[in-house]
Amino acid sequence: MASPLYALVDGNNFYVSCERVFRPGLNGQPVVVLSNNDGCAIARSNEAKALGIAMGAPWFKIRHMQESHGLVALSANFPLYGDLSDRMMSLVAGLGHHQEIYSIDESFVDLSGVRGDLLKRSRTIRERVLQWVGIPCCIGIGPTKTLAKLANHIAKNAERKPGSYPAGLAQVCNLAAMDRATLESVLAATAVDEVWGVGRQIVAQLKKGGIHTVLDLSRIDLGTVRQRWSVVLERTVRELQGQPCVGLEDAVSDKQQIACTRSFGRVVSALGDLSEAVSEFASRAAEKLRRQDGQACQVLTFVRTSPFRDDPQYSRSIVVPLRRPTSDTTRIVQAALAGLQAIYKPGYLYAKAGVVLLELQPASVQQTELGLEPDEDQNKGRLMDVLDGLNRRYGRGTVLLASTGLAGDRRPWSMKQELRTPQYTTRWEDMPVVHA
DNA sequence: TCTGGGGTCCTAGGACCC
DNA sequence: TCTGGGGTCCTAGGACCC
Repeated sequence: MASPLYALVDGNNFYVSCERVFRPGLNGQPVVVLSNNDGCAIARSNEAKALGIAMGAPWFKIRHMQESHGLVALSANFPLYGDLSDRMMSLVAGLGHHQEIYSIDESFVDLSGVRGDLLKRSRTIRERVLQWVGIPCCIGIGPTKTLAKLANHIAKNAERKPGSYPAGLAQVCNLAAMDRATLESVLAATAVDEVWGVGRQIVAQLKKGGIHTVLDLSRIDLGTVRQRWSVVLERTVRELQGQPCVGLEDAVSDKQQIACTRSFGRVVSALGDLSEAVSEFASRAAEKLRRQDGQACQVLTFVRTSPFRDDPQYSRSIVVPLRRPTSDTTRIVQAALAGLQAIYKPGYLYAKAGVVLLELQPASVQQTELGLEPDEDQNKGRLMDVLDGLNRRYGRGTVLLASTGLAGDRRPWSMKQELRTPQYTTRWEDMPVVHA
């Protein structure tokens, strides 16, 4: 059997690159894409990164750079990004046998047993994505997914920050094809922060223990890792050593949880306002649930104040079990509101709330296994189908169920992402011209 | 004034039982 | 008037990811 080999293909600064496909004038400029409420930066161009703008930087702290540095900020347009993602993914799939779409801009591809010059093959795919979709991407290759991720990081940085790595590793980097000495020098040149699965907390602990580079981490004693940290970090270390612990998941699995949560544009205090928000979040979550043909057994509701304010803090969640599994909006909203009533405390300034559906199962389970009588739920089911159809066709919020509905501008939360008309509609004719 | 949203997995600790 | 020990289940919360 061929030894395992993985590629990770990742669009560079993905949301910014998507915007640039339709506005080439943004090339070379510092650009950020902002989150839902235009609250913070969720994507940055290389030029914006060079200005020192961090991931998640609050907009009110960086907006002054519009004047001083020509920073361009755009509201996120997720339908556009999803569309370009689909196109990119279908081209990238041609790299190997199986593909796992890991996020909107990243996919793993199984390269085990793929013959020929992998570097050349990867460069061809990369060029194709750039020419046909307009998105620049980088490709990392390694014997485990963790090493492929790391290779991708190296490919990106070798391109973006010349001198950080040998120039030959830019855009496409294959760690599996390196001799031992070169591999070790590259791992020694990479901070442990860059490893997939190693976040801020663990980095701080590792550094205290004298572990600074990826090479250090790859040489740490496995028993110690398990004892001082966890099986999760142990798995990561093994993967760094070249021992695959995480396989490719090619089937798209159903979600185990479905959430709808929002930060409010302004703080709210009244139970009525929170009830409005929670009702809408619950409806949205129920819609998503029906889209995957699922039913929930539990509904979690949470509210919290803003950790960034000096006010008294309050944060609580509650899980309300449903009498039986359902995807019915009415029942789910009722449960969410019951939860809210139980955890609501007057006198706090709430900044965020959300609804999460838990213990999901396929809708088919209930009918077949529990042998329930056909009842009101089945008629409700048809009503829900009609509701979803209308909202899909005429826009979200066209029909709300038993909602008293605040006027749009009175809402403390923003559903802008769903409500707005897309700025662009993408068609193949709009795509950049392919030069043969 | 203004700090995202949607996920996964793991662990610690409490309740309960024998 | 003593305060065991192990298993299991559940929940809250931590840590991580993009």
